[in-house]
Amino acid sequence: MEFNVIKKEGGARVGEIKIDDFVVKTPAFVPVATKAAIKSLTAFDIEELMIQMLIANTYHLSLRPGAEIIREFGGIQKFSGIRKPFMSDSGGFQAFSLGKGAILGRSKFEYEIEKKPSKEASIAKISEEGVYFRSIYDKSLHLLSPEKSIEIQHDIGANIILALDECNPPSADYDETKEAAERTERWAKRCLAFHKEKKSSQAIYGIIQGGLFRELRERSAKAITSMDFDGFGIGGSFGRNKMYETLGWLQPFLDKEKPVHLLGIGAIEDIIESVSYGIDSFDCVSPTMIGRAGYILITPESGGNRKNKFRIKITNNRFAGDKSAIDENCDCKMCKRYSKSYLNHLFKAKEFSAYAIASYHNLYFMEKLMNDIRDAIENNRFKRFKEKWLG
RNA sequence: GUGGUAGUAGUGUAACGGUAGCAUGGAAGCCUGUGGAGCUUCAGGCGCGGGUUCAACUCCCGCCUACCACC
Repeated sequence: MEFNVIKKEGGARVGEIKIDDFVVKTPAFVPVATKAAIKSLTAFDIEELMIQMLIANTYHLSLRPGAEIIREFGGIQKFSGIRKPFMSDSGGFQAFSLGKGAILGRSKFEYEIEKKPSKEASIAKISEEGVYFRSIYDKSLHLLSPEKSIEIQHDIGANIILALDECNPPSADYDETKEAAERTERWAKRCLAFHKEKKSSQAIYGIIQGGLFRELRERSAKAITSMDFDGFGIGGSFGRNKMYETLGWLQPFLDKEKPVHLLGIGAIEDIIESVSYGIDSFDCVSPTMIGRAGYILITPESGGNRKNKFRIKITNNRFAGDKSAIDENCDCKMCKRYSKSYLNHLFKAKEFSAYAIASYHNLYFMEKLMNDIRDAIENNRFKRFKEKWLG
């Protein structure tokens, strides 16, 4: 893997990740394809959307269909028919979302704890050896150790793989967060050692943890960036309006020559802000998840702003007879053909195409947004771009 | 026409002589390394009239409506 920074404006930067004959222009948005598919879309849609890279999930794919099957196909591209570079997530986040997150609320954000109580039982437990999971399908017990995670990710064959890490809930105190960050560091060493030993040509990112604590974030960043990773991911919990502050703490510790991926972030405002802190890539379920709930992303031209989170809810009654395009200022093929009224109807009728149309538009929107961000930085207009969007 | 049974949110149902629940549908909101058609909130009802009673959706009578049976 090769990474080149082409242009900088303040902390924001435009670059290129070259990997296995693919070129990914950064900053890039990486849609989530947990089970080797973007929900409701086909490989044709994905290629048409000019999506540059996707991220699949180790835990889910190892249970279904099983890593061996994907390996026998020669990797996830051949298995899925999606001719795009892939990242694979290590399963570390599932240790959280299926473990403590299942009890305390899955959010990574401090301010969302109270409104997301959960009665679900935990099916993941963490030990020094690794994460003990139960299958969501048959409750069978599986150990996902750092070595096992990497082995599975080798089988899945993504172009960029991630080291196994431990993500805390936002409510974690200092000691708990410290323990997780230190374990993440030890696991990172094990992942890297195993990866080098297997002589895989895949790129590997190490993950920075440390939760809401500056000292722990800085220590984690120092430790992880001192290892021979190809790039770095920033994971874990963030406080209210403190994510940018966290990124600010980390900025001086990050390797200037290597790409930085912000895990699980994808709200429009968060992406624009994070780019100014030097983030090169993002992955997030948001565009597709909110799409399936009937939210349509819109630009400032169409009335999008911080307050409405750059979206309209197409299921609202006020759109029932609205003949205008889904988004009048979007030139994606869905907006060119379909009216708000029709999409409103499809959602209320629970027609499957509603999810496909909304997901397609929202991902088109994300690609356009990232393209405009890169363009703005290249022309020294990113500051103005940011003002236009965020005021 | 006679007899029986039943009428409770838009729909389907529950309970009770003293605050009418549930499901679904409706409305609004929510989802940040996807356990998902999920979660939260709101709106919405005792067929009509009379009687008994301190109090009636509940008991009684009549009417209306529906279904069943019989002429």
